[in-house]
Amino acid sequence: METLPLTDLRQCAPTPGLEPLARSSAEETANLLKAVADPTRLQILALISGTSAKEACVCDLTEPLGLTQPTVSHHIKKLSEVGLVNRERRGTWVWYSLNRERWSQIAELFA
Amino acid sequence: METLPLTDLRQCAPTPGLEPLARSSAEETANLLKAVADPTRLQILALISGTSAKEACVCDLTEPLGLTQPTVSHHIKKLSEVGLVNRERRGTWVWYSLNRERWSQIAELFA
DNA sequence: GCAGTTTATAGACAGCTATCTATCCGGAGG
DNA sequence: CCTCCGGATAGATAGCTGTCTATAAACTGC
Repeated sequence: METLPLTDLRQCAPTPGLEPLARSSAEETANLLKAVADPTRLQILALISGTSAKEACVCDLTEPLGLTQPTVSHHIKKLSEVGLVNRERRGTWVWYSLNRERWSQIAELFA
Repeated sequence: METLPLTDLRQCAPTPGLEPLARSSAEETANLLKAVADPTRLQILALISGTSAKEACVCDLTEPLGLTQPTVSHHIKKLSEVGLVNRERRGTWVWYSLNRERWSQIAELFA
């Protein structure tokens, strides 16, 4: 009979062939989360949601964020690429709004 | 009487002094989200949750992830720093488990 | 078509990050 | 004390990213 460590009988034995989350799926989810894992983009989303019409154009955001217009456009593009904001051009301005369906999809990941 | 653009009567007028999400708060939330916004760390969390005991040691993870031990330790540290995994040393091995309270806090962010 | 305004894109650059190798720390067991 | 093993740390490096300036593109109104 072998001696076993007193502190923990459990051996370090990985489940064979355990592949719980495919890499491609993990990367896809990570890409979505990367879009919101940025303080400026969280502020942008809050700014959009904080307006009465629940939409904002880029020029609304530069001053409260303290960033240049190209930088704000860059961040909004990141949000747009993962479908978190909707883009709608009306005349001179481009109005951005939150895609609530995509937003709640994130909540479901952590449910 | 002034002429207004036909396409959209709304002017581009940011809410004065709009400060919906303080920078420090946004950075704190972003730090938490950065920890999970990585494909490898999502896989680690899934691997931990996929075990019968809901815990795993580093040596369990290296093979399914295809990464070296220091790299896995690095990722686990990131998760640990934001309180997403609990660390418990028992004898030779260190067992990591998911902090479900912290996990659900993320869900509430997107509720 | 031209001028003015809003947004997007291109390019540059500094800082961060994921990964590796090499090494150190810490507990177990003789 | 020494050895063995699991895990953490240090240091290096390539790739990514957030920011800027400069410029282009798209639309409005004259």
